[in-house]
Amino acid sequence: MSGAAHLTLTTDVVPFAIHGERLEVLLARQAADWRLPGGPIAAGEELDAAARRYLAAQTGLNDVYLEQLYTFAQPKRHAGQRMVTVAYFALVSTDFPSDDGAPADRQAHWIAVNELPAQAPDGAEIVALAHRRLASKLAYSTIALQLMTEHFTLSELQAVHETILGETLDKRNFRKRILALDCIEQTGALERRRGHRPARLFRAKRPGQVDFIK
Amino acid sequence: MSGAAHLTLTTDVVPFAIHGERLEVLLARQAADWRLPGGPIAAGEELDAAARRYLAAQTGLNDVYLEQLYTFAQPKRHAGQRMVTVAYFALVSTDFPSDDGAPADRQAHWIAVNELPAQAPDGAEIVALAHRRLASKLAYSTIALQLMTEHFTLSELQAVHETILGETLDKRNFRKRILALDCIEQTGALERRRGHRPARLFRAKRPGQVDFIK
DNA sequence: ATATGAAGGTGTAGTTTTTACACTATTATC
DNA sequence: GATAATAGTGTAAAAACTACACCTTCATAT
Repeated sequence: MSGAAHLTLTTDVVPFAIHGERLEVLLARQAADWRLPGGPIAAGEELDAAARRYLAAQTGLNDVYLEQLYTFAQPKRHAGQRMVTVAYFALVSTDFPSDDGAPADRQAHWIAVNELPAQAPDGAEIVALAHRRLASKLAYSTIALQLMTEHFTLSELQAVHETILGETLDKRNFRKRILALDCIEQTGALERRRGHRPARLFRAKRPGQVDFIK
Repeated sequence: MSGAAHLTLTTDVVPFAIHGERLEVLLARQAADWRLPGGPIAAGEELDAAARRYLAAQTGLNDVYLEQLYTFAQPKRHAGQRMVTVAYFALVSTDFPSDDGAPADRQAHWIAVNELPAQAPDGAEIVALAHRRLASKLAYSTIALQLMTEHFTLSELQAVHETILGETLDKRNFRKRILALDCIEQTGALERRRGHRPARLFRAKRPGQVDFIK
């Protein structure tokens, strides 16, 4: 029974977003360096409530998709100071402000998953596990929609899949597969960008809900 | 930071085995009632080490397959007494002694998942989640082999799948699928039971290892 | 006005995977 | 030697997946 007194239970969140063909993680400034958002869980606080609280406080993110990932006992840093962290990942839609042209003094910034700084205990391991989990969930759930803006084109959705998986997909097969899931619908509107045919816009049929498929 | 002092981090383990076409969970006696094996995690102890320790101490089980399931913040029971439990599930081979004809004073006993007693906080929820996780893993891993004895017949393996899934499977299709995975091999021996043709015995090619398939 | 560049959008044939389905083989017992 | 019980096996139809190429629509430049 005696272990409890020396123990700090914390949460760490891996906030993912896709920015320009890159899978990025939002890190928060803590003292001198950049770390995953998170911190100690308060007495009586729900675990996911703590994760949301730190995400909001340290990065300004609200109303994101959040999913528990794994719980890690971190190696002791100081004698008798035991840290256990309940890791989560969050999916942030692409239109949450990215870093392009941001002032240097901001408290949070996006960084590509393959360019993470040497980091806090378990940081890289947590991100890697979250990335794997996300990639495998693409195959059997509609989780990718949580990374999209309210309206999006099929090409954008395909790019999100490709970025997470790290491989290119066939356009026709991808569309067939996604449309067969009956998880998105046309808005009727078109997205017009310069220099080519406008793309049809889609939206999630059940936004905020992740369905399992197969 | 103040939450830590009131917090007890515990582990709970859902030990599964199949006994005679039933999926059963091994409960440990604690005071007056039967609960999932588990208890507080000691300072400096690895999480899965704690799970193994309680499993061994409270039920006598050793060397089982163990996998982290989910972490739950339990509702407070007394003011200021916060419990957080890291839940695991364990897979126990069918030949670990079942309860048939056991003395009434034993410290652990198997009970079918659908006959669990009204239980400790989260007990039923943890078992239900573990069952769902196990069932879904049958589809994309060789995890079912962890429930088998060293040698087993294909019919036994099929019965294990059927029990976990709660549905019957086609014998020919099941065998084709399992053999295509290249995860088991014939021992050459036969299991002879009374009154019918003897069955070929198989063993896992990589015992103790769970492979992902597809 | 017309040509060009850039992404959007579409169908089909071949292959592989999955499903449904029924009978013979081998043993112990009566 | 008949019976009861489980072991063991193949094939055809359906469904899912894969590979693959061309026309459309817009903006821009000439």
